[in-house]
Amino acid sequence: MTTTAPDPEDLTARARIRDAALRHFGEHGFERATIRGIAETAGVSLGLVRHHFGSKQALREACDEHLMKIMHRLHEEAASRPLGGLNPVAAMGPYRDYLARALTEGSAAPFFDEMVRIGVQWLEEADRRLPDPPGVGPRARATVIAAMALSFSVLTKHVERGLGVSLESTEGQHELLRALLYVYSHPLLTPEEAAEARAALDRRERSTS
Amino acid sequence: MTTTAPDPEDLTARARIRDAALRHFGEHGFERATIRGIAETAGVSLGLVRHHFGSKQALREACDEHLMKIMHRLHEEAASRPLGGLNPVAAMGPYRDYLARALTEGSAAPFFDEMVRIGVQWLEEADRRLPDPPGVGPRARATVIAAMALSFSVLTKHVERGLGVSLESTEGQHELLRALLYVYSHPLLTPEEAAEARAALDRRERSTS
DNA sequence: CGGGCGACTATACGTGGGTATAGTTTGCTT
DNA sequence: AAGCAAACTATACCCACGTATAGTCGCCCG
Repeated sequence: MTTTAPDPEDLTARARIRDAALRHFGEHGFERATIRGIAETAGVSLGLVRHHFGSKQALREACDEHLMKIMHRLHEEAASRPLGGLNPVAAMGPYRDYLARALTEGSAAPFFDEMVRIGVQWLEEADRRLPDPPGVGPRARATVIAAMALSFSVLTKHVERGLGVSLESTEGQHELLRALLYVYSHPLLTPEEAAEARAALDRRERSTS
Repeated sequence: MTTTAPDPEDLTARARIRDAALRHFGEHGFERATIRGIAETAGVSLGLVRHHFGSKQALREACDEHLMKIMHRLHEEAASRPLGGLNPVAAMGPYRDYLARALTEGSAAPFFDEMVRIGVQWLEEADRRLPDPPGVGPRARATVIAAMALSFSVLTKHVERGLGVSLESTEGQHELLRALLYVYSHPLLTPEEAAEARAALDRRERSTS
């Protein structure tokens, strides 16, 4: 994990503040989190937060930026390992809550777009090995898949309730992975159902055009 | 109050306040939304909101309750129509934003659980027609599927950016449905990939037990 | 008529919390 | 050593917003 020092700044007060902000924003959301609380967690004064980041909004942006850096590192690591690409929820441990917040209330758009970009590459490669063209563009599919993959981070609480396990535990992670693996390898719709639905969609499209 | 009639209250100030709250909470989130703003949208005074609902928290709970009522109605309608079960994002139109907020910051747990319940029924029925048992319980699968289905409501903004269309428009809806239909009817993982991943998972599980 | 009650408004109160400023310590350069 | 900039603290400001109170209007019941 700490094979290579990630950032020499990681012991500075600035880094501590940023990490505390990550946690507070993740736990309570951007609005409910207070600069005072963040300062206390980081063990610094209120003013120092402002000195380093200027405003709450700027602090949030710094967190977003840092999240992106983390993500790139995790992605490179995960690419080598097996199962890496499957479980974004596991991959990012303590940053999961912040990511979830950033996706819904904040500005994790670059992160999402990056996932789509990677997915597109992945799909284009896979499509090339296919006999018949897919009929739906890789970008649309990658978008849908990215959203689905992130749902487990965003809806963690509900997924945990549904599965009856905590997703912090490795046991919970495995439980989720097993279910994911099943769903990802078994189509939800039979060919007949899909054909029927597609027909219904075509009908509806022609009628409203 | 607590009228028993279906919707004769829908023109009363109380209903207007509730609807305005739904919109404000959905657009800005619970914290950022202000009672004053809600009152203004509803065309009433600040005090009347308090008179009818008592507190901001209670107002939110009234919204949650109303959302559940709406959902039940929409679900019954959707069950009959074709394509109904597929696109929860389309189904709930103006309530989508509020639902997304409630799922992440609020208390839409009953709603999620209801979706899981319905999914379990659906899957148990489908499993009965299967030759071999699925290996992953219906509840786990239903949970995963529910989360995935809701991701398009929660991550609407990002999905719209990815697809390049607005999900308000019927055109955007169709675009999404087409992509969904493809993904739902084509497994993401080939049998070999799935087997490999499952093997890796088993290995990992045995090593940590 | 009158009086009581629910719908509704106007105004005030208190405070949490983001922002701003002034002051103190630390450390580095010449 | 001097001095200056960055790191850091203490304190004050101020206003948005949830909450609370007092009061007005209109309707129904006896």
